[in-house]
Amino acid sequence: MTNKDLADLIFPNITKTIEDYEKEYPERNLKEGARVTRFAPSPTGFMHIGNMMQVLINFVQAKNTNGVFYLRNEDTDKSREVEGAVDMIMNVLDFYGLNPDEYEYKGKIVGNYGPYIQSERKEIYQTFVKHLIEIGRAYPCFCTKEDLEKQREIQDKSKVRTGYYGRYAKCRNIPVEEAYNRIKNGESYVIRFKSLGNFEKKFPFDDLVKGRVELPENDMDVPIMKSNDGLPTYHFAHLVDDHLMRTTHVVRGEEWLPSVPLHIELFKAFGYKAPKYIHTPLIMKKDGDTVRKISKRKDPEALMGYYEKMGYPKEAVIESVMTIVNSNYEEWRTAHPDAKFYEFNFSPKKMSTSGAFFDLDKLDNISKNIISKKKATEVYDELLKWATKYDTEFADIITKNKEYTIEILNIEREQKKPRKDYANYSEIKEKIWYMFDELFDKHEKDYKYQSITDADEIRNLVKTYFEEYYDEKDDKDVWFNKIKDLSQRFGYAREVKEYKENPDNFKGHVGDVSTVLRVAITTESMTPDLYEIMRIMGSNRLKNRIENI
RNA sequence: GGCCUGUUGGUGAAGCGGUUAACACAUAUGCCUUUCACGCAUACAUUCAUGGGUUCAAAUCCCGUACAGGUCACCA
Repeated sequence: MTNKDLADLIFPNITKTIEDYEKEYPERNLKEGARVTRFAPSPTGFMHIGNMMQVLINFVQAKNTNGVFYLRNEDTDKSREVEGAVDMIMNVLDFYGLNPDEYEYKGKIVGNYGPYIQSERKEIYQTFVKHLIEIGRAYPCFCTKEDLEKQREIQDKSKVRTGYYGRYAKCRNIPVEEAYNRIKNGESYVIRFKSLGNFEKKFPFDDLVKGRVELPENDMDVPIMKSNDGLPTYHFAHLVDDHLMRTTHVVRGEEWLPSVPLHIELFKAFGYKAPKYIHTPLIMKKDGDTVRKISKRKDPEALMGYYEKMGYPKEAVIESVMTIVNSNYEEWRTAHPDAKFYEFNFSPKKMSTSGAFFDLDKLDNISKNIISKKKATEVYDELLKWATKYDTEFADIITKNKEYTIEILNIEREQKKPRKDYANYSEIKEKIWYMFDELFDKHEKDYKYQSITDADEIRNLVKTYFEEYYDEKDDKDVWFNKIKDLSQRFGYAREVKEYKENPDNFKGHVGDVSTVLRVAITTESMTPDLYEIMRIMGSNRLKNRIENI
């Protein structure tokens, strides 16, 4: 009885060999230096900001080098799978324009290295497992969960390292014959990798971010194939897929760093070259005084859906994450304001080695700049798109008043230094609500008068202004001169300077008077240019606004 | 507990043996200005978690300590 007999018993239907797959998925025909990267999420929940960072790193590297960026669905743990998770991932990638070159979705396979869904690759994995059994590097293990737990307790008590290794790897030395018979008798088993490593020895390797890292060699006989469904564990799928799909650079979270020795040992067992590893720091969150890993449950901003709901433009989110990805990104961006983000030359060396906080203030700033540079029509389109999904009432209003809305959005926009007051689409409504009758009429009014608060004075100023001065056709200079005239007539200084020189001679200055008009019209004390607001509103709307002053 | 990784201002960080410890965001103040925003200017770490060592010289190299995070599953 040989290992081969055992392998045939376990996998009677596997007839292909690893060489067959080697031929089926040949070395990619790419030019020197091209990187093959992948985003390989498990469909167990929402996409979060850390995933986004990894996608960006993968995407940028592939674009930089004319390589390939593919998507692989790591669904080997069927029990943790979440309904709709894949759709969500696809939607996010699509929303941000980070579409993979190769993927599999809704039955459609794009690319020659698929299937790209792990559960559809069972035969491939099993071929590789079978090979390992044949060469004596893998074996069936009949230990039950209880056996393992008991052993762990014993190890704990005697203060030795826990785990399935060395003399604790009980099933490692079961004679082939015995294993054969136990399987025939229907005993349940997993397949374990037979490690040749020595924990006492150092295992140095290079991570592209951390540099040289020295860990102990792996000596654990980890499970590579599960008993219940014959699917591989992560470690084994990583080996098979990233080899066969010819991945050159693996980007993954720092939590994988300790398993690199195992992974490299796995690659060596087949004589394959391991990919380069880029272990990214975890994104952290400050919570009161403590720092912790960002949590999908507690931190809404951890989930990508948050940014969409808030209406941040996609470019803003990408820019923000890129500043975390590489410390020299901002500098590069200043030098190349119009370049596409993926033209940036990513360098793992320039990646922070410690966990970063995602800074929402910075996002706002970046976003304000980006929105301020857009054309009013583009802002309108994106605003409408956002509102259609998240604020249908507002969507209706701006649809009915399309030209009017665009005019509003265009206030102080087409100038060398445009206004920057919108950080996202969700806050536009609360900044321009007073422009729309539909919103103004039912809005609770809180007139925020500043220095002039006397009701009679206010009534007088407003009434006089609209009865004797206001003319829709005035240009800005005439318009402002009239406000100055009005100020003077009521005992306010025409110029602020004039007032500051002799405050006692005046009741106030022209700024106070225009504030009265501003508040009377909008209720707000802080608005964009008042002349523009009045011009766009037109006399009818203005009359409506000041009716009940 | 073992092993690993990290720690520079409120935040993201540059610096990797000799710098006034960059830059960006945030904050504050001033200027500009009919308000706000924009813009401009100024301020903001006597010090790089901490203790020791090496050196003429350390944020930068070495050792210890503290703190934080990761990992030690038939989960990825």
